[in-house]
Amino acid sequence: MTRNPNMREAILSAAESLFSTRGFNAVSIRDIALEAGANPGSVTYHFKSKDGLLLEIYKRHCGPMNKRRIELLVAARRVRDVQDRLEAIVRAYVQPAFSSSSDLAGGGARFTRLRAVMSAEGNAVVGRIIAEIFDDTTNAFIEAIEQSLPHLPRKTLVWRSQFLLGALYYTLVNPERVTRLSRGEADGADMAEAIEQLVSATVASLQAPDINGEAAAESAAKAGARKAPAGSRSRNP
Amino acid sequence: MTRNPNMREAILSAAESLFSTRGFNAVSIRDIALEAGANPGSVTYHFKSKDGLLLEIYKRHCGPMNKRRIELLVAARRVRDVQDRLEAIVRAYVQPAFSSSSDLAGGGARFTRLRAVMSAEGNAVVGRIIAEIFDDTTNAFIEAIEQSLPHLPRKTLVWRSQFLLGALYYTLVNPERVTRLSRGEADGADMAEAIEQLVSATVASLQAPDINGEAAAESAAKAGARKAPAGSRSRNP
DNA sequence: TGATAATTTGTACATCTGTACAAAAGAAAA
DNA sequence: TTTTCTTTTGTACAGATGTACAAATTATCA
Repeated sequence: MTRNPNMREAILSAAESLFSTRGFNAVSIRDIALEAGANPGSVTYHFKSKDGLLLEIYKRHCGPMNKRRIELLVAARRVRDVQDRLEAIVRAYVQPAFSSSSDLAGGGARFTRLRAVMSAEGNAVVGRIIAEIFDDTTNAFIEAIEQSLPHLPRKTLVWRSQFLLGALYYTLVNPERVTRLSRGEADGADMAEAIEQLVSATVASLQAPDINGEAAAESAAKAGARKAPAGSRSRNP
Repeated sequence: MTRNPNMREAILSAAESLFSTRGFNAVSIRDIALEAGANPGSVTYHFKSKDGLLLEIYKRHCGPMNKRRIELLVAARRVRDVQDRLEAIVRAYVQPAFSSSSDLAGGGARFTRLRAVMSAEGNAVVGRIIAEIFDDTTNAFIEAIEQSLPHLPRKTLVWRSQFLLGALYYTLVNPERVTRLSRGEADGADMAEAIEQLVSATVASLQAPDINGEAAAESAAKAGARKAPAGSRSRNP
């Protein structure tokens, strides 16, 4: 008897859940099968190997998530006000990572956490995918930000996009820390608030003056360090 | 014959290196022994178990790193200018994570990357340590920032400290991404630049207005969303 | 020197791992 | 029904894993 009408989905879901919380190597095929209520042999039947299973998870999510991101980005670029536009661009990048709008309900955050864990583990199977698929999307966002902040060198925007992705990842990996450090004032697992906090913080960081140059003339008289002169921040010129 | 005068150190160093790049479960005791030029049995002799080895790595680094952080924080709090002080505080948090000033040469970044990987894998052995040792230091920093930015609720500062740590972690975990996306313009492994970029971006994000309230009155007339009204950012009141 | 302690080595073992594969069970179509 | 295809199950296996432990080796010190 076929207990579960769609065992393939159950296995995928179980694997996604376990990989995203424990990592790839810490989870065995038997663990996945147990969680999915399947037989271990059934896993290799559907996905051939453990690597194949991981690959299938990526295939499942990458497309919809980045498609949604680009949709939102296109809309964001049409916003008139520079400030509003920048915020819309960042939101277009962040939002689909927390909750994919595709049919996979609530899978967005789980998949992003999975990406974070795989990235930390230096997973070889996944490394290729990241560079090939995600870099295109990220480049589109960097270009859009570049147009809204033309006075900043691309190099600096890349650094700041790195910080954004890191913040995004860690928020999903370790939400308890927010709850703990805020002594219950904030809920680290509240994704709506996470998005708002992340967007506002990122928009501000994107608008910071470049570390060398740009706002330097403003406070030239001031004695200070060589790089990143202290106290030179006030507003974009 | 004792080939290596301090085999214990060699094992610790090898384990640190392997764990920080591949994760905990992907590295076997035999891998570590091979890397250290030791016998597998020697590892359990010195550290009793694989968990014990990981624990010993943390004991080795946590103290010096957080001690250095607090030293720098104390100095930073004495800075007069608010802007300069905030920057000094953030730098005091970031700098020791990249290069510990202790006798362990260059071990700071490697250990921080290790922490990032363990955090992503949800390592149980380490979870306890993080909360007990690192939260104290982090709280000291949040308090210091709170004093420099008294108009912001603690809750918001906790979120932004979360983003800072995430950015820090990811920069060490995946520096190649910066190099790749910047098309060689930037070197993601250049830690001096990573620190400067991270500090300047973080100082700006800390100074952003709170997502609900604070700067709301300024643009009250503006039609907009409920939370985080778009276009409300201009300057701290 | 010789005796005692500290370390390193080699081996062994029970367990878990990914995967293969034949047999069984079920579903679909004739 | 019978036939054919798809899926699930159970078992097996070769290899890796953490760890224990006795023997061999080296260092320390009387």
